[in-house]
Amino acid sequence: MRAMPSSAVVPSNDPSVFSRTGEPALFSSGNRVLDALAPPDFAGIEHDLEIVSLSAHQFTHSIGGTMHHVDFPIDAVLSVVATLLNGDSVEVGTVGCESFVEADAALDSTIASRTSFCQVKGRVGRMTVERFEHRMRSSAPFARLMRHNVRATLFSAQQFVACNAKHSVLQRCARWLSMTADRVGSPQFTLTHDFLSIMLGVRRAGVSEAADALSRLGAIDYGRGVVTVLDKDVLERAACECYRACRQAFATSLIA
Amino acid sequence: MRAMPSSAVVPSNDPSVFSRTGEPALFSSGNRVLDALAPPDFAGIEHDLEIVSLSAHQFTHSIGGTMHHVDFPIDAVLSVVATLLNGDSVEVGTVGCESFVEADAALDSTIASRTSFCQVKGRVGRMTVERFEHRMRSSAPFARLMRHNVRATLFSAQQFVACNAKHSVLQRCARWLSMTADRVGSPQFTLTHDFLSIMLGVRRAGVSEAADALSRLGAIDYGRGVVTVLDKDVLERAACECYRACRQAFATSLIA
DNA sequence: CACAGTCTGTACGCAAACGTACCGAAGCCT
DNA sequence: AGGCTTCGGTACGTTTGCGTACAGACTGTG
Repeated sequence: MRAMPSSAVVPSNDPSVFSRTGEPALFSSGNRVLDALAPPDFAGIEHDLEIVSLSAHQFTHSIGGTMHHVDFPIDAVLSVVATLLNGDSVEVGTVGCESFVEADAALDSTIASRTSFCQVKGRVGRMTVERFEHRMRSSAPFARLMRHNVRATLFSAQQFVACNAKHSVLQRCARWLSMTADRVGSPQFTLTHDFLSIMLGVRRAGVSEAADALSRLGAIDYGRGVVTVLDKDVLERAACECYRACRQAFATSLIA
Repeated sequence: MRAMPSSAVVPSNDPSVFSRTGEPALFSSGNRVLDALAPPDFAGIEHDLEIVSLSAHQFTHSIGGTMHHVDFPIDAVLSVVATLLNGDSVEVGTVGCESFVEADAALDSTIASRTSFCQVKGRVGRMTVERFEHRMRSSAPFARLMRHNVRATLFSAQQFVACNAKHSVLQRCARWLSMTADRVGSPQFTLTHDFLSIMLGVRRAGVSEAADALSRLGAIDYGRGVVTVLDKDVLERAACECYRACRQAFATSLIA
């Protein structure tokens, strides 16, 4: 059984646990989906967003719970997980500035169908479900963009199905680190082997071995919960094709 | 490399390859999603549907191709697959009467993001994309139902991510057979070990071993491409939790 | 009826990953 | 500074599943 450490399991739907900076978004939100909106459709969106700083392992949505807000990551990375009956949690989606959480909100639902939490600390633009739904109804371009994004989310989940069936632990580690480096917009971020192993559904020792191999290749440096990407090209080459496939899917979702 | 046999790889977007019975749907379509529509929303849908009989391994949608139609399975089972660079095809979604293909159509897209084909021969109700889109625009209950169904599709894909990471070949075989038995509405259907192995992303021999184990349990009988479910309870108990989780997700998508 | 093709049962050695454990190093708290 | 906790490196035997192969059984076709 590979459950998340108890620190992460503290349910924190209580909004008061989130520290808030309160600063409004200005010219751009920092989230690529929202920033892909044409100016007329983007108008006023800064008033609908609250910038929230999440620390690692804070929950944002809880399976079966009512969604109160939709989070558009800026430099935070969120994990969407499926929890199995034996307590194992496996990541089924990773969400950064290229997407939002939860997709359900764009599918006419206000119940979260999965649990999500902050994997790499950072900021999100938070919108209430009411405001989100209002925009979905009142702005066809907004709704279209969100649904195209859900399409990429579905595509990614499907890609991970194949990935977990066919690709090695090393490849999947490299994929995860490549994706995350893109999302945080920095070559360095916080993540323990233990957490990555839970997300990938593998042994902690397996991640340590993969991390060691990637270090030897010069792709990364790993020290006590902090990853530094030294050579992104090498890292991407060590990753399976799923990295590029998902990146591509989200990229086209923004323009189509 | 575990590619699909060449017989399945024959692209058959040419509509003439499908045999058509031409009979209109009457009181119920046979597809549970459409049949979940309230009478006023269902009205006239039989004129939008053409009943098409698909034989095994006929393609219905091709990745990157324009979707001309949306298929609502009646007793056919379709597989949605991801094809990896090395040619391996892995099933990322199975679609029967509880859903439809392609989900993209309900996400403001007319490009198929995955390839789909008929896995177990049978009938589908086929609607042109134009009619589908017209109904999406003109009927809020229709659109809502379709999007709730996409939500279940996403949930299933996510479940399979975890499933492929954590569950054994035996469990996954039992899950697949349980799901398929539900969808075809008959305890007997056509499926070779070889195809199931490709769908699950495992060895053909692995499926043979699992099938043998399930036979010994009295759950199924397997002979030359024909599975017979002898004891559904035993089969479901041999399956992982993902079977019930996905069934539940689609069931609630019809009523919520 | 014979033959070719398909499907399944089974076997073998091998590689990947598992579960588990232990230790030392690094950070944190008092 | 000392002690506790967290984190990562490493090791061991074990299990699962892989890749491959081959033979027997069945089926459809000529």
